[in-house]
Amino acid sequence: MKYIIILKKVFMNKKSATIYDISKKLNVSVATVSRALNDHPRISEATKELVRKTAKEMNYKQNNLAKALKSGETKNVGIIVPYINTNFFSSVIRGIEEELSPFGYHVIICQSHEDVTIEKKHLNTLLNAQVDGIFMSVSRTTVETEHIQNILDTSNTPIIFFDRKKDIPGISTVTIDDYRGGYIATEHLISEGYKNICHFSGDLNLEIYRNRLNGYKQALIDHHFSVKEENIISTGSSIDAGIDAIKKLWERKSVPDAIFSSSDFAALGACQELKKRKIKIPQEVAVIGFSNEPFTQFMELPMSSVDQTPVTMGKMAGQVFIESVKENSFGVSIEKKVVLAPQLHIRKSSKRK
Amino acid sequence: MKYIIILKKVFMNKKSATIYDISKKLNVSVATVSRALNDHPRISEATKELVRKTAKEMNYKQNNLAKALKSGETKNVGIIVPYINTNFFSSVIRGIEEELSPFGYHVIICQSHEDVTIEKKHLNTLLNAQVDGIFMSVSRTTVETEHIQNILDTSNTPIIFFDRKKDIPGISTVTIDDYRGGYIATEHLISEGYKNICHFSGDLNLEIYRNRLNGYKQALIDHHFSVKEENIISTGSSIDAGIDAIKKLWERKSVPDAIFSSSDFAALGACQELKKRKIKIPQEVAVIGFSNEPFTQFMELPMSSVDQTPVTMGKMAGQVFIESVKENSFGVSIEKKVVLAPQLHIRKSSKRK
DNA sequence: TTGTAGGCGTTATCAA
DNA sequence: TTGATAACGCCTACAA
Repeated sequence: MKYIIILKKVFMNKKSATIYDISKKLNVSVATVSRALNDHPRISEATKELVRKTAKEMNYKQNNLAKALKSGETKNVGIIVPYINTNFFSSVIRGIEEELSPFGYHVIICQSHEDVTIEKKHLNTLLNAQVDGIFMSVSRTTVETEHIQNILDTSNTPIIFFDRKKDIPGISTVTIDDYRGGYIATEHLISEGYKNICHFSGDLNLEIYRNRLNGYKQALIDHHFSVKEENIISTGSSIDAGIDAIKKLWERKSVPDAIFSSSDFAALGACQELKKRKIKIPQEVAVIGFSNEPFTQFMELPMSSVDQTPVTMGKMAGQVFIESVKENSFGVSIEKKVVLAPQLHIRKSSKRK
Repeated sequence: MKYIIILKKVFMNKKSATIYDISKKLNVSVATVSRALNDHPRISEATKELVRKTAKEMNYKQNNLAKALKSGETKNVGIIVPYINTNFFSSVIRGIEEELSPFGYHVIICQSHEDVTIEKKHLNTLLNAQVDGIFMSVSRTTVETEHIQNILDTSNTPIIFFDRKKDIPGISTVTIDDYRGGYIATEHLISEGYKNICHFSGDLNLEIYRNRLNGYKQALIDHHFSVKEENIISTGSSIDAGIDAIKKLWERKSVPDAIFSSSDFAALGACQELKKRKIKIPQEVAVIGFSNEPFTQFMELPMSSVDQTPVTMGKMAGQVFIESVKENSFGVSIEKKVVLAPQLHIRKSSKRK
């Protein structure tokens, strides 16, 4: 790392003009200036013009802090995610930002690092910062939820869960239908003629993985296949987990002809190990993952996957917030559960026909 | 998409307690309450204890808006990037957040969508929101820079460029040494014994790509290779650009035995096309990319690449900001240029030995 | 159409 | 050790 100091200079303190400064210069009251700048109907066009011109000349910038203090609205919302630099979370944030920006909102980002203590701290500082709403995906270590319940009881700040939710009455959620994701992925494999479909389940302590598994099971049942417990492999969500799973599976007498993995990474590992064993995808074995990570489409053999539509999730969460602001102004609170449809992306790894 | 309304209820307006409420309840002045909560030395321990206890009971939350209005510090900084959901930018943001969070700062994210008009608007609203500093990577369409120069002239809000900078006196920058990136990538290929190294240059209108090209050239010269203009291919940064480049190259009599691409995506395209032509990587042709996109390590044949250390970039930018806040308090402004060293990640695609 | 004045919640100065 | 009050910059009844 190089580090070069180029220039050091003393500067004058430039403090920006206020409506007070403008009013003095123009010999009108601050109220007039305020109203002129806000395009109040009962101000003469001439005055407005003059005020606006002078404001520009004096480089006036409205202090939103003062406005917020008065109005009680900061036009800021907070977002708490485990980490921001994953495709999923950064895409959700993008969706929220794009939905809310037209309404004049700014988004404040906090990372919980999967630590409930940090999550609590952020929740508090966001509240202190008077944000108008909080979006969050709970951390992995968030078990008890009184700290969230507590906010609900003591403030009007709406909270919206996305993806990783907790069941708390009064909190709206935006999630995807993981059950359906598992169902359509499995059904797709069936329709391609695969007969012995195996599932990499991920951590079954988590609701989302249980739902995907259930979708898988139901699809099998609906198409008159039997659900074999030995075909449900509890794996992690890593490449190595996928590799290991294949190794174990291929020790058996009868091997599967298709794999539906709850994780793209495990699916990738499976592809790698199958390739190593010269087992042809998709002719001999089909593979389909979950999440539609960017890398899936860049693989040499592009991999099918179930997309969680994160940008849409963010946009929906934004909409739910906007609605709740309106409802709040009527003194009403409506709890909503938005469930998004997962999108199946069919690529070469699962197309035999 | 399913959309289910679960519960609708009327709620009471819960307004949070202020130091006023506490002072009334305790029959002391607001000043005392304020001082007690701020652990002022000349307040009796008894009073402090009492105030703190009552504050907790009344669920008092400090209103940072009022505090900011008084102090002139919001403890918020703004970040403007083209899009948040790319590996590079989201990682830089992560770095900034993690560096600044311990100092009590929150980060506000804005997306310019590569549009200078939107960029200007965000710059303005951030200033209105009284942020204590602004981090930005300029949009592709940002040519003129008076709007930025203007902020410098009329406010004390420090601006820090990262990665995509503009040369504006008074603005600190944090970038990576693209020249060196090009140099070490090329040198690595030379050290692996490749003799005819070709470069995919990217858009040479952009400074970063020119620098990478120059590094490539100098490495060749320093190792007594000749720089052949026909080996410098001006490509885009897409997969297709890489595919096209290979097609064109392989129409020639003498083909290269190594490719240093300024873009991971073009490098990926090259890999795909080479594979199609049954040309072996890295035995016949080596490939190395730039950016170290996550997918490079997940490829069937993991691809070498030059890492831009985005998280470190964010952390450095955060440090520069913290320093500038200190300096500002002394009435001084120091312009800094931080240049980070790129990291070479050597993988199978370029290891012949 | 414009002006006066109070208040949003805090902190800081000056007194007591 | 504590209290009264002004100030931060803006908006908005209420008056004029």
